Amino acid sequence: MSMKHAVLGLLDLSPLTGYDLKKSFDETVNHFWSGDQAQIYRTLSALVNAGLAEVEVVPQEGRPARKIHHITDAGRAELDRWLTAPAEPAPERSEFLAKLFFSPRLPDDAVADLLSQRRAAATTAWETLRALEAAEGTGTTRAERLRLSTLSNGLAHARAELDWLETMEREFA
Amino acid sequence: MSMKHAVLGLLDLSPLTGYDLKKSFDETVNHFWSGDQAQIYRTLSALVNAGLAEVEVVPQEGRPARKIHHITDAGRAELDRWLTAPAEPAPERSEFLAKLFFSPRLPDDAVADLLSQRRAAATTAWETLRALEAAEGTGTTRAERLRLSTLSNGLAHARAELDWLETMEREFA
DNA sequence: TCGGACTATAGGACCACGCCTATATAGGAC
DNA sequence: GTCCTATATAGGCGTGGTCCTATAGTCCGA
Repeated sequence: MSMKHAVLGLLDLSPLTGYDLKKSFDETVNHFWSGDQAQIYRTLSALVNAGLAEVEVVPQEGRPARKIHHITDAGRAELDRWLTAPAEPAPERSEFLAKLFFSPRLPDDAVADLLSQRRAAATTAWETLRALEAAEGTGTTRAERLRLSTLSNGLAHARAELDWLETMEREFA
Repeated sequence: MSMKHAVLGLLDLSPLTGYDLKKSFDETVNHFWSGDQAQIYRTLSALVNAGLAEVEVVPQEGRPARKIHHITDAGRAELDRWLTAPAEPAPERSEFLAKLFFSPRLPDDAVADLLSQRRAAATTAWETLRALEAAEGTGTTRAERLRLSTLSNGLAHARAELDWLETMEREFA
């Protein structure tokens, strides 16, 4: 699991509460990582437990205190260890390809449906990434350009999927 | 979860034991689905429990009896239901993109390492799929061609990844 | 002859993760 | 006036999935 590391990475950019983190996940890194709110809070307390983060409690009126989490030196060390560690092999899993593999037992028009559904999903994904890219601009610093490249990666794959779908629809539709 | 459905799909192609299924997962559908041995056996007994599969016990000498699992009519119905159901949204998760996003805190050569590691992995993936495709041939029936298209999908994405990496290495290496 | 791979099953423990719920207040929409 | 959203936390429950272990015989190569 690298949920822990995703949180550490975000805490390294700036100190955050669990609530802030959930927003960061949804708004900033949603195109390649996501996290349930409950799991984010659990990960945070695990990080504090392990000495990788520290809590600063800021009381508020009328609502629970903000628990601002700061990354520690140990946390930064662990983050760097992860960043430079060789990628652990992640098994591929695609529900769509599984359906496609077993689709021969379906009538032809059902296969066509499967493909057109996939096309709709891929198109939406492409447009979402496009909009994000347009909102972010080109990026001036090296850091910004590296972060933006996660978007261009997603776009490249969405493009590849759409192209592949076109040849598929020509052959099977 | 569609582990259940992946197993049903394979059982629909031919009756199998848990052991056979594990081999099918590793050899046939590994490029888009994988399964732990323990989980396969648990899934099988769940399917039998739910009436979606039936067991035929074939005793053997010197080793445990083969428990050959046959898909039932109810199983085929469930398989069809899944195949035609709209795709449930699967959140994207990429450890590599996460690392890339947080890589700005690393020295430049470490970022280059990250990219070249990824290049190696993508190249291997591409070659593996290529070899599989070469071993399978072009496919004569519609069913064969549909199954083979899961390979061409993988190849398209591997190609896209390699192309993207090339522009990345030109910009950041 | 000894160790390892193959055939075949299955239980136990643990973990990551997702859904649902609870609590408490403020402010805006309808 | 009521309902929804935002702010902020956290526990509980269930499940899908991985790893490790146990059993037990055969067959093959070093």
